[in-house]
Amino acid sequence: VCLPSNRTSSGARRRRTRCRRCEACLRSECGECHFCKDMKKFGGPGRMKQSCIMRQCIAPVLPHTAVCVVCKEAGKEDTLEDEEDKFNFMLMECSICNEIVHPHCLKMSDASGVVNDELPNCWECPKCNHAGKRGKGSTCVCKTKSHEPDVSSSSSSSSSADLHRYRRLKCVQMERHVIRPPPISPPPDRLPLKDGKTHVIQREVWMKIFNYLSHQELCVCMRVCKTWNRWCCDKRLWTKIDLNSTTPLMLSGIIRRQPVFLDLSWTNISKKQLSWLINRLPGLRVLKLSGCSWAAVSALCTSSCPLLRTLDVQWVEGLKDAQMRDLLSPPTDNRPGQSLGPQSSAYETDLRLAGLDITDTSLRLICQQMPNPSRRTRNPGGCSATATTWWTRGLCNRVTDHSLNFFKRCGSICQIDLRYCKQVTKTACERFIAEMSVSVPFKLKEDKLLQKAS
DNA sequence: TGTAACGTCTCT
DNA sequence: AGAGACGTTACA
Ligand SMILES: [Zn+2]
Ligand SMILES: [Zn+2]
Ligand SMILES: [Zn+2]
Ligand SMILES: [Zn+2]
Repeated sequence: VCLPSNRTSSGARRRRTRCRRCEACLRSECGECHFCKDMKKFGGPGRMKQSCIMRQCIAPVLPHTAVCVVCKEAGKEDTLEDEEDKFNFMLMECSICNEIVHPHCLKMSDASGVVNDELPNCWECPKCNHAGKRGKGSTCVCKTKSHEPDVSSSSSSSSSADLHRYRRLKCVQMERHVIRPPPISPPPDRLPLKDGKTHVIQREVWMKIFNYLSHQELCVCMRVCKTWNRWCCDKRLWTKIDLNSTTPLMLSGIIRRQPVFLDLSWTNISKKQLSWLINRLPGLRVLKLSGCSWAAVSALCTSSCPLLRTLDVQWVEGLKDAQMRDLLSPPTDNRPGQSLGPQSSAYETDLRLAGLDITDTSLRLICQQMPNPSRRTRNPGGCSATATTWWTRGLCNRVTDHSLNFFKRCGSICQIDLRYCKQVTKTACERFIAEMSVSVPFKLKEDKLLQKAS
C-alpha cells in the first residue's frame, strides 16, 4: 500500500499541534471553563477531550514529523537566510487539498499560491487557487467560504473545517495577500552581459556597494535590469524603512522587504493601511507612529505584533487615557492575541509617549501591565534573565508625582524620563530613589531622568 | 508507555 | 449551525 507521506498511517490528515510559545500556550489551565470542567483532573467525565479555552493556541503549528509530499523532507527554513528561500523551503499546508509541500517542490512557475495569514504554514496551493479561479486581491474569507469550490466533498473532507473552527476563534475580517510565484532560483551570483559573458564582480561585492546607497537610489537601481532588481530587493538593504507619505503601492513594497524597523512618523497612513501592514509584518520590532492620527494608531488595538519592542506614539493627536486603555488591553472581539502593551513577549520595551494628553491614569495602567520579574523566568525565547524593560517618556503636562508610585511596583523598569513633565517634581524623584534603594537602586542621570543604577 | 487534545463524525 | 463524543494523533 502506498500512502501519501502527508497522511498518517490510517490515511487521516496530519494534525496541527500547539506552538508552545504563544501567550495562550504559556498560560496554565483555568480550571473553570467548559472544557476544563470536563477534564478528569477537575472532576469531570473527560469525554470532550478539548483544550482549556484560555489555552487555545493562537498559532497551531504542523507537527515535527510533517514532510513534503513531493520530496519527503522536512521544512528547511531554519537553514536559510534569505526570506524568499525561507518561504520556498518551508512546509506549507493547503487549506483545501491538505497537501503539505515545499513551495519550491511544486515548480508551478505560472501559478501563485495564496498565503493564509490566520495560521502558520498555511496557504491555498497554486493548484487549488487556480482551480478556484476566484478574482485575486483582497477577499473576505468569511464571506467567500460559502461558495468555495467543492473539490473533494465525496472522497475526503478538506481542512477548511480546521480552518472554520479556527476562524470562529479568531473571527476578524482577514484580507488575503496574494504572493508572487516562488522564484525558480536563488538570486544570480553574477550579472549577465550582452555578449553572453558575466560581469567580473560577484553579487556579494555588489551588495556591499548597494549598502552605501539611499533607498531612493536603490529604487533607481532596481529599474536598471532584472538582476539588479533582484539584488536590490535583498532584505539586508531594507531593514529600516522610512516613509514620509504612504501610497498603496508603497505598502506592498514594504511587505516584500519585511523590515524589522518601520518609521511611519508624521505620515498620513490610514487605519486600514496600518492594520494591513501589521498583519503582514510578523517580525516587526520597532514601529514609529509619532504624529500619526489616533484613528490610524487604533489599528494596533485589533492587530497583534508579537515581537514589537519599540513603539513610538509621541504627539498622536487624540490619544488620551481612554485610548491608551484600548491600546493596552487585549483585542476586544474575543480573539486571542497579544496586545501591544508591555505584557507582550517583548522583554525590552521602549514606549515613547511624549506630547500625549494622558494623566496618571494611563501610567497606572501601563505599570499594571508591565511584566513582573517572577513571570519572566518563563520566557520561551531563551532571553537572558537580565533582559530589561526600558521606558522613555516626556512632555506630558498632566502627569504628576503620583505616577511614581506606580513605577515602584515595576521591578523590571530601567529608565523613566520625566524631564518634560512639568507637574513632576525633583523631590518626588529623589523620594522614589530612596524608597527603591532597598530593592532596585536607581539614580538621577539628569534632573527627573531616572535610571537603574547597574 | 501515558497524557493532551485535534479533527471529524453524529445528533439535535 | 452548534454541542458533544470519540478515535486517533502528537509528543514526552
Ligand atoms: Zn479552562
Ligand atoms: Zn500556541
Ligand atoms: Zn519538498
Ligand atoms: Zn491545494
